[in-house]
Formats: sequence, structure tokens, C-alpha cells
Amino acid sequence: MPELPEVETVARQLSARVEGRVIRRLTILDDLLRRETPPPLAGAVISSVFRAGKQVIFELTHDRRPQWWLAVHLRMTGRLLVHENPRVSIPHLRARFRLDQGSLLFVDTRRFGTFGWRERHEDILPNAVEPLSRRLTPRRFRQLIGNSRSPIKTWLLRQDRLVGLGNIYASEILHEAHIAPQRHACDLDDEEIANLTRATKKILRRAIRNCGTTFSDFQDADGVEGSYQNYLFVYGRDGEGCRRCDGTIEREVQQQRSTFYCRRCQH
DNA sequence: ACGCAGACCTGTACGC
DNA sequence: TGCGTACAGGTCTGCG
Repeated sequence: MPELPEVETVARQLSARVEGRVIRRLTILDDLLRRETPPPLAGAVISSVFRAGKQVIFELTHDRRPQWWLAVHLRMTGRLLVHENPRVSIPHLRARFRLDQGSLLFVDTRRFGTFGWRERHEDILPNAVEPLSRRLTPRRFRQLIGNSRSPIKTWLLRQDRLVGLGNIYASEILHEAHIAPQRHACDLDDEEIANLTRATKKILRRAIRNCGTTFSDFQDADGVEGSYQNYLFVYGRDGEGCRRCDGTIEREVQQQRSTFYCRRCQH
């Protein structure tokens, strides 16, 4: 489910609510979350919560020294919720962190979500370029693309170059940039790359301001819904009119995933 | 290097 | 009501 703006929203909410809390006990209820063995956690302090790519990172400290970073990847349906009642049981609850006050819950219908335990900060997301960082200039964007002949929509989903974009925002960004999703990445000219860079930052910032997009599964840590779905220009709108020109939004499958675009104003 | 199929899971929507 | 199919915000592996 969640892409960069949704994960950013969750991380901000959790940062306000669980930073400084002490972990009393971790209970893992789904064996799929045990692919990496959790370290002993009792007494660890959640000293910081932040986003890296599409992951929520919890910095865990013992005696004021960071010892582990827990990287939670929500994948399609993962949610992190804070609940005052530590005994609460809700459907698809996969893990519970019992805190000195309340609980942090990991809920995940489809069970694709993962927990990763890192001993070094550098191991969280090596080589990643964050799209909202100042490092992402048109020049850097061009470098990242190199001579890739992938369709640009497909390229935007690669997490080994640029992190955080997913299926919704890739379509929205290309529409904002007036670029057709089928274009070979390496064929984009300088003006198009500049537009793409601008569109990427603009769309992501606007989505973060609106706490992300809500579909059936996404809720932030307080159970509050995002509102960006009211701003979608193309995603999920096939057959409907383009909000920018007289065209009609079409759906096309690329790499087994839906892409939405307007062939009238995206070239 | 790339595209493609299938896998991992569970749920919902829709046609018959 | 029930059954089959398609589809879902993500990512990995194997094959050609």
C-alpha cells in the first residue's frame, strides 16, 4: 500500500507518540515476521522514529546508546497503530510492542510486511537517493537514469536508484510532468528531466501535506485517514475525463501493474 | 541489462 | 447464495 507520503505520515505520527517510550516486551504473532531474529529488547528506549524510503525506522537505545534500528516495511497492507489498552486484540494483529504506556501494534492483512533488524545506521538504506532531498537535482536524476531503456513509469518504481515512489505516485508524477509512461527513460531530454524532477517533489510534498492517499487499508497511526485521494489526477480514473485537458484517462498494464495516463496531454 | 511470469498472502468487487 | 475471476498501494526469484 503505502508509498513515501503515507510512510512519512505514519512516521511523523509515531514520532510524536512513541519517542521516549520504553519497550517492555515484543510479542510476534506471525511467524513470517521471524525471518530475522529479533534482538533482546526489554528495557530498550525508542529514541527516534523516522522514514527511510518506504520503511518506518525505529531507533532503539540502551543506556542512551543506539543499539539497533528496526526497519518496518509495510508493503501493501501493513499498519502501525498506537493503542492505550495493551490487551486489545484486533483482526490481523501480527506483532505487539508492549510499552511503558500502551502498546505499539503491527497489523497486516496480507502478511507481506517485514521487520528488519540493523546494527548500523549505514545499513538502513545504502545507495538510496531520497526524492525530496536537495541531492535530487535534474542533473542527478539524469545520472541515475544513465542509459536505461526501461519505460519511465517502470523505472520510477525501481527502489535501487530512487526510493519511495510506488504505483500511485509514479502515474501522478508523469501526468504532472506531461510525460507519457511508455517513454524510454534514456530518451527524455533535459527539459523533460527538469519537469520530472519538479513534478516528483511537487506531487510528493502535496501528498505529505494531505497525509497521503486513503484506500481501504491505509490509516495513519491515529486511525485518521489521509485526503490525497481527492487530488488524484489519473490513478484509478480510467474512462473518466482528464482534469487538465479534453482527453480521457486510460489504463494500461506495464510490468504487470496498472498505469493510468492521458494520451492527449502526456507525450 | 531487460521484460515477463509467478510467488508471497488475504480480501473485495463483480459477473453469472 | 455460491462460485469463479480479476484486482489491490510492494518486492523477490527464476527464466529467457
